[in-house]
Amino acid sequence: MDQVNLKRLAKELNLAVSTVSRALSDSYDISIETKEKVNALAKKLNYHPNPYARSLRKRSSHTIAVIIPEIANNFFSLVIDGIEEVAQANDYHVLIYLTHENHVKEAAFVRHLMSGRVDGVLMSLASETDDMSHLYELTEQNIPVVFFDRVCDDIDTVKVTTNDYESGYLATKHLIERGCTNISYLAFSGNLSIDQNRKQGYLDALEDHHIPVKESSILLCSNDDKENKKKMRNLLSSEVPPDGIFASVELLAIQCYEVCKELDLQIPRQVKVISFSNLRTASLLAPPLTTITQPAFDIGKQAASALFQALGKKAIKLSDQKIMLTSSLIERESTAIEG
Amino acid sequence: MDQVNLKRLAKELNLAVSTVSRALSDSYDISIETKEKVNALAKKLNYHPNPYARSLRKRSSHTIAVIIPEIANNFFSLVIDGIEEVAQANDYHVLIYLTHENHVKEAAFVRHLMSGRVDGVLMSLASETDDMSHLYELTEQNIPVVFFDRVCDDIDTVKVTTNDYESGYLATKHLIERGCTNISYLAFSGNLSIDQNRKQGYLDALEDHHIPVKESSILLCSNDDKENKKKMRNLLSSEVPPDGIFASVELLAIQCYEVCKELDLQIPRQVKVISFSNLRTASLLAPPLTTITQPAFDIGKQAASALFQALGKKAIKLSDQKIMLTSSLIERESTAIEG
DNA sequence: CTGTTAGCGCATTCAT
DNA sequence: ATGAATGCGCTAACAG
Repeated sequence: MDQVNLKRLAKELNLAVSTVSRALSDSYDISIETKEKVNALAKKLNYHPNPYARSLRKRSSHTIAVIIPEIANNFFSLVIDGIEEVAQANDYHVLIYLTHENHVKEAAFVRHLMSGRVDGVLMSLASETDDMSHLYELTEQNIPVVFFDRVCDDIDTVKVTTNDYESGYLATKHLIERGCTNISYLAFSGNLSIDQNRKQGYLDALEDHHIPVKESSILLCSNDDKENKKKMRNLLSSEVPPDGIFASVELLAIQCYEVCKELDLQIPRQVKVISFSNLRTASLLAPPLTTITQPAFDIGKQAASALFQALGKKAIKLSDQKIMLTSSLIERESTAIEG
Repeated sequence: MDQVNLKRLAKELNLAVSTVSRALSDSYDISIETKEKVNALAKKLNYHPNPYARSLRKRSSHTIAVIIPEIANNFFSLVIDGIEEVAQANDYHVLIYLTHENHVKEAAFVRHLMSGRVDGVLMSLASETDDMSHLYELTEQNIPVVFFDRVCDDIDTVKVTTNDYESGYLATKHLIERGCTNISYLAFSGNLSIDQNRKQGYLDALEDHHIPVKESSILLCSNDDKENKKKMRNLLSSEVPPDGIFASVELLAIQCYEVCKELDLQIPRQVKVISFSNLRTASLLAPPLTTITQPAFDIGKQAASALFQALGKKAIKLSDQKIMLTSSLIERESTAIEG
């Protein structure tokens, strides 16, 4: 049995291929009768236009690529969820490429995509990546790119990220509004820009609410569980223990939670704890914790929307702008049931 | 500036298009010199063959589609991780489609894919889906399909799933080997086939180890947190409390964990608890819990491997077979740091 | 309203 | 060892 294509339809109806083509695309200058005949036969024979022939002819693939470091990760899978939703609404197809934080792979993917396989690219850089030449090459080919989360500042395009400063501010404000007056910040790393921004938000929130910052309020933690817990134990059993704790990453919140249990400190009655988290862990197993979560889904949607806006205008250059989205507070997440 | 294609290369080198084409594909009957010249210019001009032209000509897209219910879910994102790894190794591209459990969307995606956009399909059915006609149509077009997790039994092809029976058996055996002699099973639903299979594994493990099963050992739980905890409280404070608990879903393990805390029962010293889980939750926040996890990554790899095997043989029909993979026990997961 | 013609970029058959 | 010609399936410009 032969493939069913335009030629086949045309032959069976004694029409020209172009007529059939126009009938199927509902062109103005085709009689209603032939349109109906054509559509009927197309349906009957289960005709599907060959997307590659069309792409070749129209020089557009109706496909975008998403390049991310990994996918087994709540943040990135939510981002893809958002991207896919927008893509579906725009009738676009989504190709996925995982770099596993490997710069060589990332560069290979990007260079391959210069072939015209996709109309646009959404990406989050591999942590290894410092050489950006592959990205320049891509934009030179006039393929629009939108960055999210881990962005490349040197390229003029749309970048969508979380507003870490604001998130830190909001988390701290949340504690203040719940009556905390002595709030500690559990920092995970001294110099990561994320941590820096969150901490600055924390500091500014305190200042704006006229709460003095004590040297001892900022606890610099590390990968060493025991060491961290020791510091937390000291902090929480000091003469003036904090009544609020803001953990910059989830793991620290969990360690803190355990120390509180140890010391028989009631969360949130005696100590209120808020933590950044992209996992569902903290809010699920330890409902007394409040979590603040990156707006992953919205980041995906925004990034995709920006890209499609450019694609709609036939690859008008994307303007250089930073879109920063706000994290959301979750006091207690509904408990999803899985596996 | 013009697109760089074969014609362009041919013109610049005073060669025929076909010669350039063959040189680039390293054909036998092209002199080494011209090959070198061609490759050099191709690199210099940053030539990338147009994948759509090639697909059109070769009638193969080097692309597969993955259709899944959702992605914001640890199980499915791990599956994709596995699929993508195998696809990368085979130099294939991966298109993602999310049905959000909607049968209409699923059917639309599948019907679209009959166009020849992909060489093969990997899918997990939407829970809504009971009408399988779109799947029959797909196989009629000789597009190979492999099912995973939520499979369609009526279609003769490869199906990759978790061996729930074996998983239940293993989890129970684990408790028995740790010295438990009075093991309770926390069932989540009376009739889900997953739950049924897991329970049967539990029952058979007990029988094989000559441990009698008591009526009261199986606790049928529901969506009602408080009700569940009440039942657990009864169970754990009865005259002969269980020394081992096997939770069929994570949520029940967490509820049980909390009840144990309440009753001051030490896990795992007094009660050992094992639970199914696809989240990292249980093992992260409650290290005393042992978790048993679906082999999501391997399911993805196996499904993709089976598909590529067929594609390698130019779409030889996939044999009808069920591949069942074993869950893995995790006593304590390394604590990943995120966000 | 419909048919004819001409490519999109590539791989391949058939010449030389 | 290379070139010329053909067509994959489709759309679009140009006739009529």
